Amino acid sequence: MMQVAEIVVDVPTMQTNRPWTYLIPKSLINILVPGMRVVVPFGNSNRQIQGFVVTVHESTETAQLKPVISVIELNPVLTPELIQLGNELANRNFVFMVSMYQAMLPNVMRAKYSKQLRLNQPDALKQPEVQAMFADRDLVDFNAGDVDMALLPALKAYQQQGVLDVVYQVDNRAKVKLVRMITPLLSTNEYDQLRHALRATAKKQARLLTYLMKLGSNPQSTTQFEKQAGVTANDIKVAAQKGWVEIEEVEAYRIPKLVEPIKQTTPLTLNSEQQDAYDQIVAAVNGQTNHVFLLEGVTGSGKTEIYLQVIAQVLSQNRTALMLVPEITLTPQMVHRVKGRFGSMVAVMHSGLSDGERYDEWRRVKRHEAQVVIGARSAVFAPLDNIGIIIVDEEHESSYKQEENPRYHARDVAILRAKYHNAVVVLGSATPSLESRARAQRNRYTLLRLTHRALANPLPTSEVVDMRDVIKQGGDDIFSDQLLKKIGDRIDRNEQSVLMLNRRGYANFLMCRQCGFVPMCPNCDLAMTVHQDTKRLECHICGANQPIPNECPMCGSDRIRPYGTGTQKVEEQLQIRFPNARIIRMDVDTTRKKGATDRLLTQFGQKKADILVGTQMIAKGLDFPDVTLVGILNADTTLNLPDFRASERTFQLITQVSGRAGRADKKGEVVIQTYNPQHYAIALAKQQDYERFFSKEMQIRHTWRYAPYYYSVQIKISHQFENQVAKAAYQLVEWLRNKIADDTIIFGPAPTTVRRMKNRYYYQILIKFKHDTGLEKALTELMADAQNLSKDGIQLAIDREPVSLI
DNA sequence: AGCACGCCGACT
DNA sequence: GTCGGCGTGCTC
Repeated sequence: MMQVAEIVVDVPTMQTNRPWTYLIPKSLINILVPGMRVVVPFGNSNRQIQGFVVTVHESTETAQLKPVISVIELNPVLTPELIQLGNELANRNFVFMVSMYQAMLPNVMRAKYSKQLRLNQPDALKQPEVQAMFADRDLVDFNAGDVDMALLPALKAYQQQGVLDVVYQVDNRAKVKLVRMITPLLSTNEYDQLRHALRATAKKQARLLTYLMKLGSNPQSTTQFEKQAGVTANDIKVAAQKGWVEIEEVEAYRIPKLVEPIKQTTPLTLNSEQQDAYDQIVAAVNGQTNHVFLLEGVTGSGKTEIYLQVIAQVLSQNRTALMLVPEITLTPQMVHRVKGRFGSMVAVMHSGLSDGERYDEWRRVKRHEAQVVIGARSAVFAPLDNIGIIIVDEEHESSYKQEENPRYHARDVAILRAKYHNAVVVLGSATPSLESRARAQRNRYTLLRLTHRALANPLPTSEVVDMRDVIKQGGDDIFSDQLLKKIGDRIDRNEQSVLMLNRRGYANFLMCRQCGFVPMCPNCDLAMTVHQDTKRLECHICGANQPIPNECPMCGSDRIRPYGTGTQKVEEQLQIRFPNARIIRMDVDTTRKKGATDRLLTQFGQKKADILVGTQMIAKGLDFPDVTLVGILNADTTLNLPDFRASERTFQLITQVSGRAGRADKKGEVVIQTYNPQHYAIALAKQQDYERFFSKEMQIRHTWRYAPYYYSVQIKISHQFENQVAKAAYQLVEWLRNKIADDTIIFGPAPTTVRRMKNRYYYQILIKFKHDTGLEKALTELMADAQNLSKDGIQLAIDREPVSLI
């Protein structure tokens, strides 16, 4: 009998996507436990790679097992829960286990590998070129790039003779920050005596002793000590040598800085609707019953306050809380709100943190020093134990789905984790996803509705302006008279306006007015987008860019200029009409720099501007009391996208932006400009009637057999040549047809909306199904085949429940 | 992925 | 005859 470990190795391929059995050497018995990162030999050259221990057990296996080389850290990084969750998600989403584990951990835990050549017998080295390589050292980094390929045979021969060794290295980038702390060892009296005994010339030592007397027995970091005592590192070293103080290295956290200090907040009184929702959630929390609530509440109905009070309740039971918000709403204001209630119990996890900060926040959670985690998508994997509540705010947001491998949906993961912990999930939204709302309809989730705003101020009144009439009457295609008049009123009354330009699927491109030429990306079938800040044309798919030409490359005319409406143009036109208005523009160009978004919003909040013009990014989370007008300049560009969720997205967007108007005692107004005023998504968004939108949209989904009535899987397939993809895609569909259930529907293959991206042609296949084990099996098989296909240059991606079909 | 093995074409 | 090109297959 011997101790063995099942280990998932860091080789993301289908053939290696399973645990491998390793021998646990004597020295690691009782040390090695599941969830640990280890270094193991792998392959016939025994290169060293990172692995994750998934189980430890006894075995009588006679096969020759290789031993684990070492453990990377003494504490496991994955809990049994996360190991199991990783496997489940890997299976479900057609990704590799190891990719899933890595996605659960801070970036720094992704191993970096290096390879070196070690010289054992310098005397045996005869070839001059190889001698030169080793010149005066016996360890050389071996990167294919900087070692002369011609030397390869010689190096190999030396290796076989034992003159050289190939050394593989797994670099652990998870580094703990250390701070040198200085601890006084003597009493104030003793320091005083020492100081009197000093020679008159020992000025620095005297200063050091005086400061030590002041410090008492408190330890202090050496950097702070040096600064405050006015001494150097060497003075401290001398003091330590004399036994006056002790210096030791202590772990420190890199804590993300906040711009403003946290103000402590206290719970607000809940209104009866809030109280009712709170009571139901807390009853489930107290009963430790795994249950999902859908909290449907209009903007301003006080969902966040309910979240905070439920979290407080969970914490009082010594359990922990996880709160997910979309990256875009994870603003300093939001962090302040949560930290203001729970202080240092909170860990924040979002993309703005440095690798070191993120690692440290992760460790604080892991060590139970933080009991509340607030974060964006990937925070759903926070290493919390004993979770009592998981909140998914703005649950309809598509950014909860990770659209690259490893694909996962944070909302689904939240529900899985809650099941494990017997915890409660609260999905919150003013405009729930059809999927979630439908589950509430069938009582899988409990629907909780908040129909009033918490501060009893009325919802804004909305007006839909038919832009077709405006154009017919010779009006402007950006601003209707109705909107302009209302903006003017606001300026007169010293109130603020927010104008949103819906730019999704609608970019600003260049067109020659003479010949109609539009500059296209050389690598993608897509018009290039104009960026005025950099004065360049840029492709939004591959990033290719070039200067804006002064004349048309086709016909030489100088009448080549931007087409369509950009935020810049809106700003210009607005300034012409209201010369004295102060305007802030927020779009990708003005918010590119780090912190720019916060700065602009703060300015607007301090009423340093009358009008805020922006794209989708202004739709969420803004809360300014003096905004009494919201204008949506082109409500319907999202409506025309070839995606079954186009109506849902449009409805959500309009509803959200409308919610920005009139939050305090002032009543708000919303102007929705559109070419489709009769469209139900627009008409119902005007009325803020989510429930009617839901039933109407459900009928349409039913008719067309889309989610939530059907599950879906999208297969995207690409190749450098169009005829090759097409052929492979048709073959794939033929192959699939024999394996699927009768009521499963295959759409396509069809070229994607943008046929060519990054010089590759794309086809997509959409599969709609109810319940189909044959399909599931076929897709897993397909994942294995993908590797063979890639030899022919074909790339393939399987996406369960795609959030975008474009 | 990354490495070794092995089977064919261009050379001393 | 051999060297080395890359296709094929395996990794506890």
